[in-house]
Amino acid sequence: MQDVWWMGEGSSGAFDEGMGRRPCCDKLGVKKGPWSAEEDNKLINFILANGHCCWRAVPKLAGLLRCGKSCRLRWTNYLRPDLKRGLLSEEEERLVIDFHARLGNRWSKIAAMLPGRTDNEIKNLWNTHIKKKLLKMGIDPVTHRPLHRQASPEASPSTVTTDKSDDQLQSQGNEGQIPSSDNRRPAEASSIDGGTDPLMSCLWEDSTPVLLDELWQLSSDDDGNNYGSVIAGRMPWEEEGSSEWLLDIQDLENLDGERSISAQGYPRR
DNA sequence: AAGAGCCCCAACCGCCGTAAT
DNA sequence: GATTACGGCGGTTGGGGCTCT
Repeated sequence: MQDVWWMGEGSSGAFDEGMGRRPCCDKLGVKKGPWSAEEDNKLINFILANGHCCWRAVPKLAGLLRCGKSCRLRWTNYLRPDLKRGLLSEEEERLVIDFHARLGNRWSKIAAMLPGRTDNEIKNLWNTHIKKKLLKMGIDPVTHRPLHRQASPEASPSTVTTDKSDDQLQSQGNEGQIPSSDNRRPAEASSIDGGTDPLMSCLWEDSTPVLLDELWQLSSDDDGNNYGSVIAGRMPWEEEGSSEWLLDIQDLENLDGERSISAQGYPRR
C-alpha cells in the first residue's frame, strides 16, 4: 500500500512522532452531536469514491469536522447502503431472541447473523421492545427462562426472583448465562463455550452466517413457531429431538466436535 | 390545549485486543 | 518489551417525538 490516500497530505507514512501512533483526533474543533444531511453526503460520497482504509483520515479527507470514530459509527450504523431500515421482521426478532439466549449481549455477533442489521440497532431493539415483550410473557430476558422457574434448584440462588423490575434485571447481569465480563472477550469466551461447541465456535468466528432459515426450520414446531419454545423457557436444543437440530447444524457447517450445551440448555462455562 | 412522563434511537463514552513503532 | 494509536465492542445517555392525563 504505497502512497495511499489515507496517509493524508504531509504524512510521511512512518509517523512523525516516532514511537507509537498519532492520536485519533485532537478533540479540538471536532464536532459532536447529530449529523447534518450535508455531513452525511460528504461522508457517503467520500467512502463510495475512496472506500475507507483508515478511519482517522476519513474526516479530514472528506472535509468533516468529526473524529474518525464518529464517522465510522455513522457509516456502519446509519449510512451503509446495505443496511435494512425499519422494524425487524418477526423472524428476525425470533433470531435475535435465540441468539441472545446463546450469546448474551454480544450484539455484534448477533448482528452478524442478521444481514443488514447493526449491533446498535439490535441492542436498541432488545432494550426497548424484546426485553419488555419477554417480561410480559413471564420470561426472564437475561436467562431466557420463565421467571417462576428461577426458584428451582437448578437456578442459581442469586437468580431466585419472582417479580423483578427492569432495573433489577439489569443490575443482576447475565446470571445463569454467560457472565457479562465475558461479553467483551469473544476469544476468551470461545475457549469457554465456543471452543468445544461447533455452533458456538462458528458464531464466535466471523464465518458466513449460519443458514438461518434452516436453523429455524429445524427447530420449529408444526406451526414453524420456534419462538414458542423460546418464550416458553426452552431453547430449541431443549426440545424433544433437539439433538437432531443441532446435529443438522453441525452437518451444515461441516463441523464436528463435542457439544457443549449444558443440561440447562446453555453453553458450559 | 398543555404539561408531564414515557419511549425510542442515534450518538457518545470508555474499555479492550491488536497492530504499529 | 514498552508505548501508543486504531478499530471494534457493549453500555449509557440525551433529546425529540409520542402518549397520557
